Amino acid sequence: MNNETSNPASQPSAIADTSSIVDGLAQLSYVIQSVLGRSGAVYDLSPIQLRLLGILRDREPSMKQLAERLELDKSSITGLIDRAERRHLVERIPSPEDRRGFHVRLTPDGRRIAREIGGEIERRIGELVGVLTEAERGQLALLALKVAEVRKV
Amino acid sequence: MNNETSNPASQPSAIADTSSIVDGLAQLSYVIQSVLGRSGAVYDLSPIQLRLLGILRDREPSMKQLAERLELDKSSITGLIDRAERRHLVERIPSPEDRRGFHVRLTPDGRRIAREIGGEIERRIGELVGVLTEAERGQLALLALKVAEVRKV
DNA sequence: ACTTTTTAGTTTGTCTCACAAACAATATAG
DNA sequence: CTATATTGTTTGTGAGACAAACTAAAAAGT
Repeated sequence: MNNETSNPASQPSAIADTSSIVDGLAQLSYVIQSVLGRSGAVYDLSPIQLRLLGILRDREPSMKQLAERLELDKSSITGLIDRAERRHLVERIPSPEDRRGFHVRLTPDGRRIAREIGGEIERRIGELVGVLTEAERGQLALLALKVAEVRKV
Repeated sequence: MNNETSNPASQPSAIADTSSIVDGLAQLSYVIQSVLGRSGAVYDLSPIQLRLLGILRDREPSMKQLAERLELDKSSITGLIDRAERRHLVERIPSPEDRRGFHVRLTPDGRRIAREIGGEIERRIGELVGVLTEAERGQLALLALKVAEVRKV
């Protein structure tokens, strides 16, 4: 959620005040998404297209694997890849071990754009975390990855 | 972006390795958005509708102010509020000081749902940050808010 | 006062994105 | 070798976003 008063009774909860971290993380995620969105917009990429490129940088997943990773319906992946393919960002590769399936791969164009956007994002995020000290940045990176890793299990 | 190799030249950059924090924050933000998304889905709310409710918890902004805060075109706000109003989550209040304008307010229904979802989110985020120690959670909350605050200036 | 210009919001038209259900083709189990 | 499951597409529907044209009201100029 978005504000301070998430704890209705506002009793200083015995264990810990969870509402503070909830707000902090929610706010932070909106800010990050906004930065990513603006970075993608420079190359006329929607948030989901941007995320797709990010995933494909070091993988050639099947349509199904993409659906799982993106938590989207398989039919949504069809459309997503159709549009990306139309823009020559990715291509479908017939799967050698399953004649029903495809793997999705960045085209050279897609890889170039992914690299360029990567730089764009790095600059903008760098600017954003400029308010932190070097030590704080390290800490934040560590904690962020630690939390994000949970999902991968 | 999404992986390790964001620094093209990969020289151990003199100042600091920004790619680690970029990846960490990006990954974290996707995870948080996913949690928020699933929480909203319980009440059949899209991410943007959820965010709208969060904002309206302690504000009654004009359409224009909503557009600014959500970084959306004003015409997008018209549709967003139309749909939310159709579901009796919010209502348009004629602005007393400007006969062209409206303020947007949660209905009692909307407020109740916002409260319930708040609890839902709190549980899920709590679960997510369960991997951290109490001290780490405090630190993360602090750093997250510190970074998020930048945008408000 | 009364035009001109801005501003707040809506309408219309067009795309992207997401889902669900029905389908085709292939793979796997019985 | 038939029955069932899986991979991906198609079709149809709705939310969500934008841009351009529009309406009504407010603010600025003169």
